[in-house]
Amino acid sequence: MTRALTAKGAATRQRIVAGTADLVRARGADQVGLDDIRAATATSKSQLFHYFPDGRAELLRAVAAHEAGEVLSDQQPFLDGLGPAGSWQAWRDAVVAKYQEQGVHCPLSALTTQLGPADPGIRVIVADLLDTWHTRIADGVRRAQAAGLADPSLEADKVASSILASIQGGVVMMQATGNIEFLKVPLDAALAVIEPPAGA
Amino acid sequence: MTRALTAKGAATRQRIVAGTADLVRARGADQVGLDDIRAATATSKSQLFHYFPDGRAELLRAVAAHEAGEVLSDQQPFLDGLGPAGSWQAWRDAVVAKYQEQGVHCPLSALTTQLGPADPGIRVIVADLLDTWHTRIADGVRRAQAAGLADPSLEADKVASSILASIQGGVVMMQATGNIEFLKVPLDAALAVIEPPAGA
DNA sequence: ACAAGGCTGGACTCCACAGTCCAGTCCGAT
DNA sequence: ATCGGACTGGACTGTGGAGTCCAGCCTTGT
Repeated sequence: MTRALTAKGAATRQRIVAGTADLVRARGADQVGLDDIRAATATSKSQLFHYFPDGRAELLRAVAAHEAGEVLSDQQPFLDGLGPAGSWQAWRDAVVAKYQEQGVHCPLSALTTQLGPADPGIRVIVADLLDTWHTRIADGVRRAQAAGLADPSLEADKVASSILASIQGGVVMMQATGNIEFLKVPLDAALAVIEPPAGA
Repeated sequence: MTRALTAKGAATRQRIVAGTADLVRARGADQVGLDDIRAATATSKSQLFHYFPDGRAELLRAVAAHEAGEVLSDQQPFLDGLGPAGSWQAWRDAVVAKYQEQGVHCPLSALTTQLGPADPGIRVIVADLLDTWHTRIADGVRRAQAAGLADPSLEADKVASSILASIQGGVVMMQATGNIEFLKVPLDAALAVIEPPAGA
């Protein structure tokens, strides 16, 4: 399936994907046409179809995969460090700061809400992302338990689901209302199970 | 702004909104064209524009308002009864059953993910819905506290945010993965704060 | 009964936008 | 140096779908 790609070609392809991702994040997938992409990435129609023979749909799948990677790599350092005292709070702060800064331009919601429903290929990407993310969090919970910092009777997978859902839900509510408290409060509540807030 | 509407006209308008809502739920907003709506509601283009002079956008706003009403009225009996022992579990079961049955055809996600982002007018509707829903839950928490069934030191508003986010996030994750556990588990965890599971 | 005006049908216009095509240019291997 | 194939530009086509128009029907009030 992979065709011969020179370094130059790979760079162009990458530029298209990244540029399209920016547009999708900013406006939503259905507000982004091939002409917008052309303009934003300094390319021509023929280039778009050269790199993505199946057209717009294939390009959007590539964008989805790209964004899914971004979501994870953004948090990679925090996720790997999850476990020790304070690590959960640090991650929480990073997540909140990230969403506070991006506001409505969120790769995650672009994936789940704009791209996902339409294309089954993209749903798979989203499902994989959630699964990986979930696994990383659950691993962190187990590390905390092994270190004696968290109640060993907790079921790590369930705790991870709960934390992850609080993020997803918090983001949805934040997007709709513009109030970041709807992210902070549920996330804090979900995390309290494993690492009670410092002030308690 | 309201024009004269005879009983017949009101019925037609209502038929259009309800029929469009069905289509949007089934396929997603961007997969529903005016011709689909015509076919599904046995109407003509001119009727569509007669009742919704601003066209598709205005119709979709009406659909959003309609669906928001449905979400609340579906749960009305449970929300009003929130407080007493067992009432939370009953509500939880109803919510889970509802989503299990609808699967991916969910008015709520249609609102938040399909319609919401594009149109600011719809975002307001969604924000109102979330706000009302949040208030109802918080009231239930306070009733439980007043009855001595829940820890009086809990902040009702925060607990309500946490519960609501677990539903939103659970639904998002369920949609993406097809696994309803991602709704059940976080919702149970959020509710455990106020009414510990029967088996505990 | 007979206006007045809400209600309905459906053909028509208009355009945004995905996708095609071909004539070129650049690069890398022999 | 030259040949093949990757790469690029941009004009062109075709179509789906939103919105327009107007002629005719039905209801309601007087």
